[in-house]
Amino acid sequence: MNPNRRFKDEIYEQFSRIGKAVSSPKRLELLDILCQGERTVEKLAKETALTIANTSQHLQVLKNSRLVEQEKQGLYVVYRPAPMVCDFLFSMRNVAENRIAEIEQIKKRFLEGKKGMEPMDREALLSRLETEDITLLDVRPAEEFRAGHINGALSVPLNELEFMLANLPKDQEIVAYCRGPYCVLSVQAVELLNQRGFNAVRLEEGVQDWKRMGLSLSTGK
Amino acid sequence: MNPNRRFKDEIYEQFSRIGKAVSSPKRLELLDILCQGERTVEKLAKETALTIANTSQHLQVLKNSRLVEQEKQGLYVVYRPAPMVCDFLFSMRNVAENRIAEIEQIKKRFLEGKKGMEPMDREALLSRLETEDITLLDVRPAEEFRAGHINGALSVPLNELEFMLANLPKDQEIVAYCRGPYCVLSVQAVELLNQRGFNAVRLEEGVQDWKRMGLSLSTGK
DNA sequence: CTATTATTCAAGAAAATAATTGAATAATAG
DNA sequence: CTATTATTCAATTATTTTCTTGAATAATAG
Repeated sequence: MNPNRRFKDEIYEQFSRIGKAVSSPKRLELLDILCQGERTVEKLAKETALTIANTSQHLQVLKNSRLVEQEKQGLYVVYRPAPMVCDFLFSMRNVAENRIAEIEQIKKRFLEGKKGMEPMDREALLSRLETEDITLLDVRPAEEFRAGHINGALSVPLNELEFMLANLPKDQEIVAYCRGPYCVLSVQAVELLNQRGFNAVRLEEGVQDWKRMGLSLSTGK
Repeated sequence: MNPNRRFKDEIYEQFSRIGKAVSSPKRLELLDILCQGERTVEKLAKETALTIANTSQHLQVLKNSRLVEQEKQGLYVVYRPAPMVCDFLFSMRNVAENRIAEIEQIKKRFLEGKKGMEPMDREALLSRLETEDITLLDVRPAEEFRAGHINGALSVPLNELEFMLANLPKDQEIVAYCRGPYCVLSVQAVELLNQRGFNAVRLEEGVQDWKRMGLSLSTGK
């Protein structure tokens, strides 16, 4: 074969390794979760509803295309996104959201009939947060809250929410957020709160989106 | 199935349409070419060394994942990258180049033993261009030159280069560029020039890279 | 050393994808 | 209307990918 052709074939073959890695819905979900913070195989399997073996295999694929890194920690193997990967994923999500109309439809259909799901105005939210006019809940697992959360947010993991209701105000609007538009924790939280007579709305943006918009996060307790 | 799980599955299924589109080396090459400017199926087939039917099928895949747009012009169908797609591709190439060591190896092996292939210092190039110390050749097809080229470059398409040699200086360094690091036009040009006793080097960056670095381009003749 | 737990490996079945081929369409020129 | 040309379609084959299952490995606790 022509060496020029051969060169191009070899080069694009390599580029396609990245494409193949992100051509599976499951692997995209795994990467998305990893961009929220490192995880063990077990946790990833649980969050994605895959079998452990299948999760492990997908992670091998991601590792072979250099999109994730792994580290053995005792009995566990912890996976992490490789540098640049979350930015790349963001760019991909951007294209998808702008070009693929079905995404908006699916979102709309899922949120249909649920109260408090309208997109919020960020400016309004920020100013109301400052005047303490609203209560902002971070409903992700406590560990993720510790790793970084929106300034002024309260950590109330979804599975503890039920037991924290007594401490929440009935006369003030409650805003719940989680990992982003495709995370359902805040959706469930808002549903529960509204059922119990609170006035709750969802902030669609997640911590990473918040960060990406140049807004500051806090860490720790 | 749990509606939350169903929602995620549906969403990531949609995201993966983008990934599937860029999981084939041939489609990546097609997209790369399209980011240089719109093309007919025929031209794309020729540039990628694919059959027309195969090219057409790949283009259908890209169209279905909304990464390209098409327009019928008489007997021809012209394809164009959709908005944002070239930026996404750039981000993907970035990840690949940084994470996949094989790419650098393949490049090195291909350029091995060829004269004038060392990366150039951009600053030095710019200042030498201003003092007219070097001759800058754009060896892409004339049409692409017209659509946009580096300020001060001369249009000498590779297949015309042989007949233009008499007009080129023997006492001055000649710098040739084309579409970028994976385009071989400038490589061939530099080889030919050096064989014929000129002092030629290759500028690895292509027009799009140049543009992306914030440097200005000219259009027209 | 043995049992337990997290992860990976290996093999097989089902599904999806890529390239090839020849035929079908659509636009235009004569 | 007929011939030509660019493109797409449809069917087939070969290849890859995904998921499942059960077994193998590796680290640790007792």
